[in-house]
Amino acid sequence: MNNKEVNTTKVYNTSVEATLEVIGGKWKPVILFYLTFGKKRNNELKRMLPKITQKVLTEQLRELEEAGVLLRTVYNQVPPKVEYELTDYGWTLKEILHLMCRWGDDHISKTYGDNAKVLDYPLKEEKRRAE
Amino acid sequence: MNNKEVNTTKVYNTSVEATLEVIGGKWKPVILFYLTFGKKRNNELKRMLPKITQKVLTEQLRELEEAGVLLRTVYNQVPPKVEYELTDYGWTLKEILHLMCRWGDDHISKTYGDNAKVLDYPLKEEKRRAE
DNA sequence: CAGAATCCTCGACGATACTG
DNA sequence: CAGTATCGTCGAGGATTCTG
Repeated sequence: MNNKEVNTTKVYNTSVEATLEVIGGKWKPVILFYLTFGKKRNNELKRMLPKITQKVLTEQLRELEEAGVLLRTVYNQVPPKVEYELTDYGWTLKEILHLMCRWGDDHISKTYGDNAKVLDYPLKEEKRRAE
Repeated sequence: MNNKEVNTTKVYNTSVEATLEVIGGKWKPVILFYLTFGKKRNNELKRMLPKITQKVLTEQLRELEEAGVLLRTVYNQVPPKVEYELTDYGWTLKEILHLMCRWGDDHISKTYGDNAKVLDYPLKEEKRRAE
């Protein structure tokens, strides 16, 4: 952290806002949720998030790394291999993320019945074990 | 068969996305969090969220009402009085919201130490009781 | 495979003024 | 007090192309 920031006191209305600074946005909760099932490579995440672009995915991952919740490991080989996983700190978000998953499940049943589908690629087995 | 009548099945990558459809955005989690401490009037919420505009506040409240998590009660009197409170369904979000609050608290301590301030207007007493 | 570099869109969010 | 009604912005997110 640089000196400019050190002297500026951050002000939040509520600490919920601080959480949103880390996991807010369209993709971050989903990315983090997937990572609670283990390390993922860049392409795996892209397959799990068919509509995200490479640029945005990279941005989100970098910001999560910056926030200290995600670890990026580069294997020096050809073709390149990069793995993303939660840091210990990132794992402290697991409860929130899985509650969001559960609530979403219930919400889909309640709201859409069978007119909605959850791909959960490729987590079906892992989710079953997690519950 | 008419295409419009064909089931346009909603598709989610993960049910986390369904949750974000309801509580996603800059203000909604905060608004809902405040409401877990009881009914609030429009002006109360505005005081708690000094930077939100009336227009945006109204929009967010309407969307939350639409989603079924919030109840809006209009008292037919002059001056007008409108109260917002969680529905039973909205209360099922409490656990998520309070976890987000807790995580944010910890995150602020860890990241900013004493260089950050949480106003928590006017929840200090209520929060203490909630913990 | 995992990105970097550019350029661009669009809708969430905001500022301001007015009202029953 | 609790809103509407307009109009404006700006940046998160997206499309596309190129690269080690």
